[in-house]
Amino acid sequence: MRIGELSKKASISRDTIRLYEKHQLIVNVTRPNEWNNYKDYPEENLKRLLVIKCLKKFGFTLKECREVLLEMEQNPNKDDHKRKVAKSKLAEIDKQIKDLIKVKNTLIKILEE
Amino acid sequence: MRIGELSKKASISRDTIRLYEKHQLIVNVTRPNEWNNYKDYPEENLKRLLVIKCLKKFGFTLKECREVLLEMEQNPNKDDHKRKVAKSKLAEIDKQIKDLIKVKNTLIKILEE
DNA sequence: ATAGACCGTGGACTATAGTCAACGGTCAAG
DNA sequence: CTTGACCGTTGACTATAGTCCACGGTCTAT
Repeated sequence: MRIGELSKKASISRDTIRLYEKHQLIVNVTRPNEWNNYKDYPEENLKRLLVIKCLKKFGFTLKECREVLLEMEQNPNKDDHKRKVAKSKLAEIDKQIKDLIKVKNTLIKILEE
Repeated sequence: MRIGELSKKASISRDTIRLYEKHQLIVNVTRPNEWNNYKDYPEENLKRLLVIKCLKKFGFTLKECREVLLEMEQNPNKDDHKRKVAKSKLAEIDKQIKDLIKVKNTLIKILEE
């Protein structure tokens, strides 16, 4: 898939995708043709972009997004250590959810005052 | 309370507090003494800083934080319109929680693969 | 073959958030 | 009255994230 298609499907600008690529959030990019230097972005990058979009809503930096994506890549191989890392990230997300619920409850209390 | 005390209590640097003040996230600051120009930061600002710290974890910008704080200020007066605004913010937070739960579930699935 | 849509690269530019250093003033302990 | 810990202001500086533009090359339909 070329960048234009990827951009449309993910609703993320070409420039931003290229920025992400620069920061290694987009991977396995090739230039399959000898006669031009157009890049090919494998399908997996669409999934990656959607994950990034989701994570960014919660203030994840690009660096943090890259780490999460790296864990996602590495996890399927069942390496125990890596699984632990992913689990601790999960615990973090759980904590974030709990904190957010606290914010929510604070807002509710204020509304009920 | 002076900025040093506020800084220690909130664990936020003086510089950052002054930045927040500039952006009107810190309010009702006075200079109670004629003989110096030291500022006094009322107690309420400590609460504000803790709210800001919490909101920032979820990627709220300073502008968004200011809006939430404004709603918190305005809400106790039971104005229906303002209550609606606060409620829509609540809905937003609810959505964020749901999205975060999705991220969590995605991570869990990956872990289970 | 040419117009319009696409592509890659590089650099400039913006906004946001925060830090840092320098300056001079204030305060309290000794 | 001096020293060290504060205080306020200003402006420079950094990092992050994203946008925009100009350049020249490529592709496709006409």
